[in-house]
Amino acid sequence: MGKKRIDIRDVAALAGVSVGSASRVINGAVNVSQATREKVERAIALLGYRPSHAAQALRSRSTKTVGCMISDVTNPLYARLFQAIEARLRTEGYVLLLANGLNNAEREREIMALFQQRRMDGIIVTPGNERDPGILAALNTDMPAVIVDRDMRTRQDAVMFDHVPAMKCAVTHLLDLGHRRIALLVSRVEVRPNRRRVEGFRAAFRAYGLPCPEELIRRQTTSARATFDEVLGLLQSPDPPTAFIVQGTNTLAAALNAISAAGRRIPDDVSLISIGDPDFAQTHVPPIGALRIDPEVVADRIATLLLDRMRRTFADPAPRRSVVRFQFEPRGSCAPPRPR
Amino acid sequence: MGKKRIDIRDVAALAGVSVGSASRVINGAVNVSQATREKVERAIALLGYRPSHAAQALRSRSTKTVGCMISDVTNPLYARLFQAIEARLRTEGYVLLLANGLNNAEREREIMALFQQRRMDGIIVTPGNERDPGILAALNTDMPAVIVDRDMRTRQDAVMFDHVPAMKCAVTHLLDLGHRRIALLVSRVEVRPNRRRVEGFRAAFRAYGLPCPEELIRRQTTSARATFDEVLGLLQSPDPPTAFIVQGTNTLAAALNAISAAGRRIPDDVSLISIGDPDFAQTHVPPIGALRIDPEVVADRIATLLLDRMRRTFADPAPRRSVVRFQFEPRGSCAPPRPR
DNA sequence: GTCTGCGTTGGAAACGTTTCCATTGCAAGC
DNA sequence: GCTTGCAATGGAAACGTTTCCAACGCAGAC
Repeated sequence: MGKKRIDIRDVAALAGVSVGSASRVINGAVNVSQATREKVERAIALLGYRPSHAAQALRSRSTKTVGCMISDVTNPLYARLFQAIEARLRTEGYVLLLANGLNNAEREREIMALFQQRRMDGIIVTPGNERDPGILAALNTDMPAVIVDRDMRTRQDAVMFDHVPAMKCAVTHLLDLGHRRIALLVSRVEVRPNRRRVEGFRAAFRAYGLPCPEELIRRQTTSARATFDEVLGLLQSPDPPTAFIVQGTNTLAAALNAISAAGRRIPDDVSLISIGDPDFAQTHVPPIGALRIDPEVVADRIATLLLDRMRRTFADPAPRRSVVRFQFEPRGSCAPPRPR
Repeated sequence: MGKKRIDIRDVAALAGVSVGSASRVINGAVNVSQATREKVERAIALLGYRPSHAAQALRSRSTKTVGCMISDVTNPLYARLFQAIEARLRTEGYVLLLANGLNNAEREREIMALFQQRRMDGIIVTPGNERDPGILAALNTDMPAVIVDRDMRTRQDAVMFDHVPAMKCAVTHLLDLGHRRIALLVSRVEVRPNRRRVEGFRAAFRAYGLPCPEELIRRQTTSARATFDEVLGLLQSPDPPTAFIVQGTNTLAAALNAISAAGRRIPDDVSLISIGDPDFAQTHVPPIGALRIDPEVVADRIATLLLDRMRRTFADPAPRRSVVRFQFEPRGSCAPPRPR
């Protein structure tokens, strides 16, 4: 069994240099002569040598790995975000470890412990609970980190979405058209995006000098079934909403199903705005108005903040905050309400 | 700066035992007395000690990490599959490294190299190109691996989906109802699932003694826009299909949009079957018939095969093959074609 | 010709574990 | 009372790198 792993000593021996020099070539250090560099590179190619990541990580105290804790990759927004972050950090030599927190505090604590044990160079986190003591304790580290769209008074940098003005804009658009009974469907989870959306919703009514229809703010699960039932129920109620604002891909599809099942048409009978902009929103007839946010932009902000910290490029320890804007595209799914 | 990392020596010292004994406790070895175990555990808790993963991996030659290369997490099927695999392997102490191959051969080769350099304990791969020499070469390793739904004559275990009988079943259902002009929309990528679906489609016609309408087998991109245009175009053609079989979440939503834009109704004017079963398919009125496959089951098969190999539980080096069945749920989206 | 300084190199320590091997203590067998 | 065997333990080597430090060679200055 000559099946010995090839290590840096083999490379150094074949190249006729010391192990130290071989290492310097591998890491692109400056103080190395052209001749040595070439000899080592030739040896590496010849042997098909690949450095052991574990040994590198152990010695250099850098894993070149970033932990990413989101609630659920099954959520298309997160999936796209993850993909964009992965692409961006890969070009910088980092690899992503993805973990689904599933809005389960215990699980999230486990994940944080895992990230610490594996000595991630940095982490990107979106906890499902902003006050869980375990999570807060775990964040009390000097590990570079970026928090995504959560209100937590911790020392980490954060990237936030500007839900309030975005929502205000969408609601105002509907108010301008004459809608008064506007329903808002948000997820039940008590986290920043939901809070802020509701806040923006109310703010729009307030700015208009109108009372906010609190009973039309519906917090429910994001399952297709729950959404379908909710929308259908509202439409069949005595004083139905004339417009809906719904959140998310699955939710949007289910809302469309419910509206059509109730025999209503968009935009004549019901106006509709989506938070998030899945592809099929644009092919719908009429195209569904949406609050969209570009995952590439978000990924870029996250990566920039994190890279600064990981490379110690940015010395100021004060937490930074980067806000990404939603864009409102009205499209054809909104029209004045039908006179009763 | 007393900010020294806590290591196993600190634990051993505090517990009053040797480093070796501390290690044995940590790894749950058998030959360790109850007294020692307790002392060490107390010390660990007191110090908040967490073993260095890098050192463990270096010494024990096991990273407890599984690489997972899929084409694209943005695809809901893969997202759900990943999530299920992650949950399953986590209970066994493994962590998943997710990488998007994006059907890009060069990128996939990079990912394979990464997996090798980082010494994954095992890998799960779904290459976008089944014949790329780089990928094939990278798979010529003794690293435990599972290939998911790809036809590759390599030495790895594989989990396959039974597209042919599933598709045959769906098409036969339509043929039984009297449909003859059935359109099949599949992705353009040349990989097993697409090949097999087409195969099953043709087989169903053949078994029926009918010629297969080759011109209705449409290979296109899975973008919502392309699908919408394709379906609308077909519906407005002189001899339009009376039934559609479409693949995937986005595609299904776009097809629904196109059918409705063309002023047709399901199932009276057009019958529709979905490959894959997104939540909103069930809330649609009528509910959309679907070929469904349970991600949990697939994840379980993959995990079982892989764990066998990683633990060397299963000695036979011959590649194993596990086939997962689709289930056809006709639901209400299919009806006899309207007489012309 | 000697000295200084710089760029390059070799050698060895260190990173934090696991695992092997030898040793110890103790009970059982004779 | 002496040997044998086994469970538990301590100590040290090993895993494969990076990085520190000392040494070296050589060019230029004096």
